[in-house]
Amino acid sequence: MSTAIRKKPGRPSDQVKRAAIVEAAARSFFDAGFAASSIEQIAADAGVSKVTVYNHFGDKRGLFGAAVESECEKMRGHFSLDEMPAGSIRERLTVIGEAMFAFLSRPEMIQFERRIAAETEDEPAIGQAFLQAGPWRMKQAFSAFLIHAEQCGELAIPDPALAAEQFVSMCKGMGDLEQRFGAPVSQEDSAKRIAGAVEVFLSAYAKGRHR
Amino acid sequence: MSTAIRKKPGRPSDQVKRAAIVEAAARSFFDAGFAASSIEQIAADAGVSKVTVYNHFGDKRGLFGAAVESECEKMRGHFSLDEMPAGSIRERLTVIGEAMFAFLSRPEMIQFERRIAAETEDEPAIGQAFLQAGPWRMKQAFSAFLIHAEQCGELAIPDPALAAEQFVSMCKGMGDLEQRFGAPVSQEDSAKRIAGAVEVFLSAYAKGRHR
DNA sequence: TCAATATTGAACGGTCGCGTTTAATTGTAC
DNA sequence: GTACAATTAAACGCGACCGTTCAATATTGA
Repeated sequence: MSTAIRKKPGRPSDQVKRAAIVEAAARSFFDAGFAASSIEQIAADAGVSKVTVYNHFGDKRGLFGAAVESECEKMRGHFSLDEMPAGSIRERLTVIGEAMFAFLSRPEMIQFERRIAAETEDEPAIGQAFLQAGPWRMKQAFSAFLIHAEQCGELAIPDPALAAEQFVSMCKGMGDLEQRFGAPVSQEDSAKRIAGAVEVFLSAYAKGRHR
Repeated sequence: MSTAIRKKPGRPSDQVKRAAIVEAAARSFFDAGFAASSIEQIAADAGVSKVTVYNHFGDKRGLFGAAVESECEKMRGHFSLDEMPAGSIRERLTVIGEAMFAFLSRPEMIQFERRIAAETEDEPAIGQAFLQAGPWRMKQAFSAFLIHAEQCGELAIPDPALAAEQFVSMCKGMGDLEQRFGAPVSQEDSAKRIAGAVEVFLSAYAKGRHR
């Protein structure tokens, strides 16, 4: 195959325009929904002809898929638990809980989840892609943190994956649900949930002196 | 006002047909989504003329609202923690956790939640109605159970509302999320989550001998 | 029987938006 | 310059479907 280096003749497709289309599509799809978005409006927002959109993505669903893929790609950058804060295990858990909650309760994230969930019935692959790019990746990273803490003798955790789920779930509590259904969630409630999650988690998993 | 008993003259509206319309609408809306549902199809499914639909509900959104209302009404019947199972507090929590999880993870419920969440942006009142009919009602009932258990000396719970959220959240874990995004959830995982939730909950809140 | 309302079937106007076609233009490689 | 492909603007066919109107029929209370 000599096609690897060989360039195609003729005018190359404009990747800048392509990116602009994807971005405009993501905004429209995740703000207004799939059915309520029109390709013509997306093309206009991207400063591009409608035909160009069809040349690049072929279809409305194809464009939607590209927008989801792009958004998932952005998400993957946000799970670097590299800068581990120092401090007691209680303090570290609190910081992590706050960071996760802040990340997950951004309005854009709420809307994005709503849309992905709604479209998952028609296209199960979309839901899978989201789970892998977001929640499952997050769970794995946090599980690794817990295992490390256990090796340091701070925690005693029989099932780190389960414990990770428990902590994250408690931090979210019903705040997650309430936001998804449009109810306001106060800062106090969120703080209380995170503090409560840390307490319960430690009373179940902390080793001796760290309790 | 003498209008209370006074019947309107002329042919009365057919409440049987009205119910049939609402049921057909609910099926279509929660299966296919709001935008993808057509009033003509709903009318045909209900064995009714399109004009009748407009006479009863005026609008497509009006019909959607009626369908949501009806579905919420059905939901309210499902929260009777009356038949409290006997047994240790550990056994009772397990039974409750299993019942809640079974109720919440029914495919119809998953789809219903997806649709309501998607339509909540346009009509926040819809999300509020759902929260009040479902999650908040459930939380209140379970909080009452916890308070009762505390009065019986089985638990020591400083904040019953928070504890209720924590238990339910742990039972759901990520299974909730995974189902919403189309991933299969095994029976083993669910059982493990519930058992784990009971253990963690009791290690945090159980009094002396019940631990 | 009469008056008032509900229901039906059909048809219509209008809007919206997808996906396609065409002809002309612009950009890149050779 | 020439060949080739991407981009554009405009227009079109087409289907779906909302909401309305109208005439005819059915059902109730007085």
